[in-house]
Amino acid sequence: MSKSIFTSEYAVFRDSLRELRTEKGLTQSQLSETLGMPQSFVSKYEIGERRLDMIEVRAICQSLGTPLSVFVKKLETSISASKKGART
Amino acid sequence: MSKSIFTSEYAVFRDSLRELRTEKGLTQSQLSETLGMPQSFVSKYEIGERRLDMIEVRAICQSLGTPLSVFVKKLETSISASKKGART
DNA sequence: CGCATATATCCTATTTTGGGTTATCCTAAG
DNA sequence: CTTAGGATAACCCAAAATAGGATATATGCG
Repeated sequence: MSKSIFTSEYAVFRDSLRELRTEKGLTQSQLSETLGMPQSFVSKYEIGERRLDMIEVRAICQSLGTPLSVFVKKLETSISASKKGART
Repeated sequence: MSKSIFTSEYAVFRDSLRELRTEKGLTQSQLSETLGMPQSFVSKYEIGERRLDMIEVRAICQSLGTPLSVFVKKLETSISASKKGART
């Protein structure tokens, strides 16, 4: 188990979260408000400066109108795709 | 978004992870070894003394032979169930 | 009881986080 | 080009969380 947050998995994860937000047409500030957190919080986790646990991701997904299970499924697909693309 | 890890969601999450391990008949030490982490790591996250991010949970699920998406789906079901049961 | 196995707890140096504030970066308008 | 406004990133640092080896506790067995 990697201890670094600079692996492709983490990169894909962050991109997925940001994509979900922008798809909904929300700014970091707008999302942060529905979450009851400061804008810097959203910025930090999208950049990878702050880790999110499963329950937090679930809350974010809910704020963005997507069930956690749906998000995770897409995430798995994206991670697989990113691995396929990687040269060995 | 709650900042506490002492909500029913977190409790259900922890129980689910422990259940997944015991179902596979593994001890904390055995799992920790496949993860390349100390036994105290497994103990801590099962107790809630240590948070796990999505990618870490994914690695644990893989070590336990269960896709993350499957785990998450069960988790959602369990959380819903725990909410249904809660008195208002 | 004595030993073995599983899990929890200790300890503290190191790492991460919180969040208001400020800086940077775009984009569009004048 | 200059100014304005909005979105996002970076600052700062006290406070909180983590790492992991060592140790304690708990449980089961002969």
